[in-house]
Amino acid sequence: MKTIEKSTPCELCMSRKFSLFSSLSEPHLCHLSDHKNFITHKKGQILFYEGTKPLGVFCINDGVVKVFKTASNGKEQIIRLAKKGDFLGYASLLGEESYSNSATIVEDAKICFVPRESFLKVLAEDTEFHRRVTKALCHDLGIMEDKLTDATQKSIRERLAFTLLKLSETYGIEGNEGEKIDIILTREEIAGLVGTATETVIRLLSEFKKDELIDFEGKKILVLDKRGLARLSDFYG
Amino acid sequence: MKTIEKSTPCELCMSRKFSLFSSLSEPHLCHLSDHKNFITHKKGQILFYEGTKPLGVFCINDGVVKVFKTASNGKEQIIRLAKKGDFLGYASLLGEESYSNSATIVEDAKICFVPRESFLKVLAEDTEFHRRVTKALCHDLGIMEDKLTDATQKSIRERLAFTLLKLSETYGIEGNEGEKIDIILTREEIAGLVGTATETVIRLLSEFKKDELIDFEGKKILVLDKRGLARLSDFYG
DNA sequence: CAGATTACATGACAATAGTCACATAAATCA
DNA sequence: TGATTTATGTGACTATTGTCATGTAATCTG
Repeated sequence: MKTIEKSTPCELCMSRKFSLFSSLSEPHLCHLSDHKNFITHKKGQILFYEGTKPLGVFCINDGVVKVFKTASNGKEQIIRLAKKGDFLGYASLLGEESYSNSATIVEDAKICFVPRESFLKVLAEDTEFHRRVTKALCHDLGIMEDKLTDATQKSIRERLAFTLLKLSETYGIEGNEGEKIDIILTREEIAGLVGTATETVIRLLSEFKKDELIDFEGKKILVLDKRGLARLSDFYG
Repeated sequence: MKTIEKSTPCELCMSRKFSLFSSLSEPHLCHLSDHKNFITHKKGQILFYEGTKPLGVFCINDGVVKVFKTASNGKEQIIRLAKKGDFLGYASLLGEESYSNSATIVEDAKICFVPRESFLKVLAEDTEFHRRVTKALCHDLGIMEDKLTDATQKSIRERLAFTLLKLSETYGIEGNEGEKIDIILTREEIAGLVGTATETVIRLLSEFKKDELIDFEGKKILVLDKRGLARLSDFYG
């Protein structure tokens, strides 16, 4: 199923512009280019499993990947959705631990795999790059603190409204009737993102639609009233 | 209220043995020692506020500090309890962001403050140290993923049982009738740790006591039945 | 294309957990 | 020490949310 094609060299990769690799020196870029693997993945495929050892880092050229943990009740808690330009698996690699989560493809993806040695070599030789990686980790940590606080202190309705706003921020494309969240997620996946039961998501989405906050276009969601969702998503506004 | 005393030099600090500073070179240690501030803090004092700029990192020589976020409903979500040998504030410093959380003293503490410049200097000059800091950040990230998953997928009863086990792991001292959690937390703080309402914690602790899983000794909690708590804390065991 | 599987939807119900109100105990402080 | 504040505890009630059962629609697959 996985396809190896000829890949764009990192030097010419457009996705790189917005990634941690954006300011690497020419030689380091070439080194990565020479050692990376470019693989096309189809929806549903697995990138890595929680508990296995990271052998390198993944760099998303295109597509969407969900990073999730499987809870003891069998449900998936989605930690984040990774898109073009995002890196995957570097936290486990640098933490020298097994993967703390699993990753599967949500939208067909083109992904480069940079082997451990190459990544670590560049990290060791390029202090500025190491600094940027550290900075990214710190930022992620802050995001996780926010998520944890929201998870314990906000209602599901608030969290779902907030999730929809975030999704429209990241995947939204402006249309004539509201902003379309241009990514197909099942209700179960939205539930995993919010941290709730699938049925609850279905019910709340219907409610949001009835209240004309959102609408559906095929499998995609249209955000009609951002202000309304924002009001719902927080105690303030 | 804050007291500046003569401090132990880092070279001789016992808490350092278990900290990120454990493997620093002599010159770097001396540099830190020369530039740090040693301050004694009383219970209830504030180390830093969410939203302010970090001017350095804190290194706990002794005592306990709670790191928390204030949710929009006014409740505190405790992110972690930091103890002897732990560092505070480095994620915000290295993330080049304002503090993402606040920190206050839970048990009287002796804390060294290492100014930004000194910390960054050592970080830049000692690659191995940088590597260790990165590793710690990655580890923390994994812990936050676990916490998020627990928060969304487990019941309060499970989370409280788990929290008690974790506390006894970290602060437990063996006694003749079970392990004593040797730290005084109010019910409100336990609620902040678990992410629930104070009343719920009070009720569940009474229940746990009735079921002879725990007992109270003054303001402290005795863990009588770890196995029982472990059974309660997870769907498996 | 038919059968199977997966996704979506809805109702009924139960249970968990939050809120509010109030009482008592403990700690702090003037 | 007495007064005030803070912490703990309990009851009553409600709202939210999860679970289970069931049905339909959509999608996949041989």
